[in-house]
Amino acid sequence: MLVQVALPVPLYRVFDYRIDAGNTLPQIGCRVQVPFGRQTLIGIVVAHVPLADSSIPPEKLKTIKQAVDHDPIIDPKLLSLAQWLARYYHYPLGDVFAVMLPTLIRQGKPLDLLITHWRIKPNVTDDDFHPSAHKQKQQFDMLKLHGKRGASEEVLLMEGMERPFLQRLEEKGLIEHYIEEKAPPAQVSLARMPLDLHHEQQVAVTRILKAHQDKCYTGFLLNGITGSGKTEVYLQVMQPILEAGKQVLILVPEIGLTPQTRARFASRFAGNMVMLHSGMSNTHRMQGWQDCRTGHAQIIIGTRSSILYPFADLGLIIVDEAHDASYKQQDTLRYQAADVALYRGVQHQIPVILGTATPTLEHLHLVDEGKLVECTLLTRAGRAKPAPMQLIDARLESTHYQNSQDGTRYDTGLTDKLLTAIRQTLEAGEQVLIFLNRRGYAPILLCGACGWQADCPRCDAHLTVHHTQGAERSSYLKCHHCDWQAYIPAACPDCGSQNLDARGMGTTRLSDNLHAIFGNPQTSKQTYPIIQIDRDTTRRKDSWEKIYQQISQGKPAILVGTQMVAKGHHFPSVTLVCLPNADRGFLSADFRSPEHTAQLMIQVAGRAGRGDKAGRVLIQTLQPENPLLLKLVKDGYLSFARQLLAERKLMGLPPYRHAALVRCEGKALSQTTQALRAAIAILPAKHQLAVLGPIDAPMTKKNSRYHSQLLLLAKDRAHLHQCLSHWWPQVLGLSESKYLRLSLDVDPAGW
DNA sequence: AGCACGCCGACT
DNA sequence: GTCGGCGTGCTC
Repeated sequence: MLVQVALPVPLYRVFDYRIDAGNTLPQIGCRVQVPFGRQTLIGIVVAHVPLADSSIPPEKLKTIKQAVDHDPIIDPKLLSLAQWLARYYHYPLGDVFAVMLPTLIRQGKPLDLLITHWRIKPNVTDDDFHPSAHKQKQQFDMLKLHGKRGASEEVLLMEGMERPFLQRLEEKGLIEHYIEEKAPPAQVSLARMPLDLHHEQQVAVTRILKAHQDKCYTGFLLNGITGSGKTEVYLQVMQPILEAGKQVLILVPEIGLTPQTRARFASRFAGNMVMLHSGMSNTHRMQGWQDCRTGHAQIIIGTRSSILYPFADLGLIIVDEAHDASYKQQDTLRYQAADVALYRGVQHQIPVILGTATPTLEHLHLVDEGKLVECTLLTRAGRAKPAPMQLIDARLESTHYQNSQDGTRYDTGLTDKLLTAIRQTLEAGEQVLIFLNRRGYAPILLCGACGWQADCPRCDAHLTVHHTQGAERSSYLKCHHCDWQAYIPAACPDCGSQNLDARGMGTTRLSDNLHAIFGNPQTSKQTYPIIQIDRDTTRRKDSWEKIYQQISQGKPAILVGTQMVAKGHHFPSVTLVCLPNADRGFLSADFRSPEHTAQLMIQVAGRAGRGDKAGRVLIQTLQPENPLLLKLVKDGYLSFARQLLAERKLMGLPPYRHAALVRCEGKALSQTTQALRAAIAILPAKHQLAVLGPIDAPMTKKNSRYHSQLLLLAKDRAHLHQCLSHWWPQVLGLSESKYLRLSLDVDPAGW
């Protein structure tokens, strides 16, 4: 028998190895250390093959160096998940494992590293050392710091202890190791009584639990407006599943909201909860991975990559905010975590809940096809009603001008109508949220004399005007797509004019303007804090915590935020939400832009009013007759989305066609385009695909690299995959591909 | 990807 | 005469 091994190399095949006579055959799912060319790699055994069936001539076969695991670390379901990912996203199997597994597992660290503990033997003292044994004594002292119970080997190695010394000290009878088995987890119990459900919630819970009781897969689209109590549905579905001893996985969009999410689940259930996110150390990640695999973790809250973890006994997957773009991985193995969740649901025969107030068109289409069951929550919990949306025509309403200190007048970008509403809300003791999806001071620096604009030398993008934080308000220019920064020139580099003008509105500028109006004791009887919420003000550790605490006090204030404010945070004192120009997105070229803009607008609007307080939403626009905008405001998101779906069908776009996007990155546009032409040339004769391109990618030049792309659209998914599986490895092998970076994105998020 | 082999220019 | 540039080819 030979073993077939998946290795972390970008090659679309697995490798056969012999086993030394006398050694047992490593089981499927075990890690093995193998010679590969001149290097030694760690791979995963994915199959056993009789020597006679191997396609490799026997003299080329090498022998495994050693088996890393006695028992498989990849169970059959996880293996078939990896194989499915490799096929579906056309990614080498070994590289799939490289994405799936924590670094320490990939490096071949033994699994018992975490549970092997070392401690000092009783009655051993400092006197047991020879004065000359400095190093041994030093290592001994490090262990002594951990007291009687000692510490895990992993922790000790991280602290700088060395394994040979541990072993030597053990041989001398000074220290000993022991295995600390984790106690099997107790059954999860309720820490607090469930809330009463309204009718729609009750229907959803009953339907989802039916799938659990029938032990079968069903995908649910839990389509619930903000404040309709989706979380309570999650909690009440989870309860019997957890009580049955099963694990529940909750996917959340981003790290920012995990502490809040954790608090909500922890206050309901007493059980082992594990958080999985990118900010974790390698050791913690491996610990979490193990806890999921052994079943020690009962409630798992994690970001995208958690969907690739092993689970001992999974009973339910919840994808919260299922529309969120962060579920799509963008750099390597471009998987969509919500799609993978559905696949795993089928694998484990368990229910999967996709929860959102703004379902993607893909998910609505799956409902139409009968592949997802829709549960709708249209009533808000408590007494609150959905906040009405109202348009303000910024062409009719002159925007408010403000006199600055030097006497010049400037445009605040806000209509008097909007300002009046803001003032009323503040005076009523409530908070205002203004959504502006542009950080920095201004998106453009323009020469008033000749029209020159400050552009990034490395990207096809304008530089954004920024102010440094703090008292010294010096300005500088910054590219939001690479890390380019520059000083603001004293004069226009083209014509020498000193009439350089910051154009457009960013969150810093809007905050400044609002501060002049509402935060200045000379212009306002009462002043209010202006709180800016974006990546720039929340970057530093704890800064978001501080900001959030200030907001939570509930005192009247104006919050100015980018799309950060759309993601799951609750601002219970906000009753007015303003979108001074959120509708710009309806003009963009990307065919998905209207969908995303609408999702963002609805998500932000959902921050208005909670509990007893009514909310309202004001949308200031320069295009009040825009049919998409009107549709959204008048008929709501679902009706809007249905209309977009109809348009997609007419135009033959996803989800009615299946898309794959080839991206090519290189030093020159001529090369990237040429490589894609060569790729088209080797498409199979009867490919039956719509081939669009090669075209220059949006933002062709980024970070001094050029991007072209090629779009393939297919009516039939199986056909697309069959075509890609032959063609794509060949494309990578083309001589044109040598100096370029090519990537394939199945189900791309946009193009 | 990594790693080595391989054949052409500037150095002790 | 050698060190080293990265082009080419292979990995069970």
